[in-house]
Amino acid sequence: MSLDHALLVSLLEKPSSGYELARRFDRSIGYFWHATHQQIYKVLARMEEAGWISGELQAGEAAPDRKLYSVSRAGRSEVARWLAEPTEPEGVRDSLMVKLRGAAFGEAGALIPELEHHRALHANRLTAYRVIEARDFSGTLDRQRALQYQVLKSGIRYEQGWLEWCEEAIALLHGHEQDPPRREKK
Amino acid sequence: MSLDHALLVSLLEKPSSGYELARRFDRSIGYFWHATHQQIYKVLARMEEAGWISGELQAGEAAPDRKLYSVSRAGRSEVARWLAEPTEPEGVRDSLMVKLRGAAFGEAGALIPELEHHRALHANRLTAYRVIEARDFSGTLDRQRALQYQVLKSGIRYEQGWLEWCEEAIALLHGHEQDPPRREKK
DNA sequence: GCTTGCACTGCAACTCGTTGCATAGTATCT
DNA sequence: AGATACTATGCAACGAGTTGCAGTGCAAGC
Repeated sequence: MSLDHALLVSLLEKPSSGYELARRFDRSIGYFWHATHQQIYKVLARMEEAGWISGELQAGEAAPDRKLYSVSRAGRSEVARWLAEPTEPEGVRDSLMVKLRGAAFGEAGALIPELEHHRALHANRLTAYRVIEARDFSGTLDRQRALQYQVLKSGIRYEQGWLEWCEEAIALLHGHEQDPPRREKK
Repeated sequence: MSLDHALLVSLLEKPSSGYELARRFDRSIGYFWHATHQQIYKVLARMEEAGWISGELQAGEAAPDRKLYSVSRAGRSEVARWLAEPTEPEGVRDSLMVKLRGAAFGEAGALIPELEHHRALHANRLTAYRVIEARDFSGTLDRQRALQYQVLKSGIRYEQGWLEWCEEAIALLHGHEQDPPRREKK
């Protein structure tokens, strides 16, 4: 498991409260590792217990109290350990693909709106990434920025691939739209 | 959740035992929706309970007994229902990306073997897909085959993207190999 | 003064998924 | 005869992740 490590890296980049992390996981890091706030609070509590991070309570004047976490020495060495340890690629799980195979046994045309929805979402993400790219990663980059940019580039490639694939799939289904659904028995 | 539906679609394509499904999930469908055999047996039991599939025990002569499942009428309509229902894209979770961001706080060069490992894996997958493509999807395709091919194409695109990205990332890290790790304090 | 909304944290219950183990028969090699 | 490996199914325990709810406190609008 690795939400732990995603949070540690996030906290190395910037000490934060659970809430801040949760919002960061709706953008930025969250594009490559999503998590809900409940999950985040749970893992933060566990990591504080384990001594990887320490939380400092800050009484807010004009804002609610918040607990600012930062990575301890033990947490840093845990990150180093984890970096050195090999990881296998995550298994893919994509329900659209399953649906497309399932479409052979139903109304394939019914999937077109779904595909168009996905195309729109991926197009939006791609645009968002392009904006970030232009804003944060033009000109010369220091080491940290260069690495972050490389991560962003994988996102760009990914969304672009999806976009093209969606177009193809939509065209395919349009071609088959009039065909009767395949039936195996009566 | 959707292992249920992945199994239903798999069973529509071919009635099978749990064991067969488990092996199928190591190839084919499994490239787009992975699952272990325990998980599969559990879900099969639940779906039989729910009446979506029915299992017929087959006494093997030269082989162990097996339970052959096939999709019932109720299961078929569940698939149809699910196909019509919109699904959001799955959230990405990629530990390599997190590691790359984490590398800014450690020995970035240490990630090179890891990246090379991933590159090799993605290259293997790509080759495997190309073999399947040449073997099963050349010439004219019926509706079902065309849809399966479209699914395979997403896999090809995906692995190819990864491959290119890995090359880029390795080149980047080689460039930074001599740099000292970035430190925030002390 | 009351509602709505946002910043902020968390518990409880549940489902999903993984890991490890158990069992049992058949086939093959040595 | 014994070791190894494959087909085949499953339980039990645990950890990861989701969903729903609950609470505080501040600020803004009506």
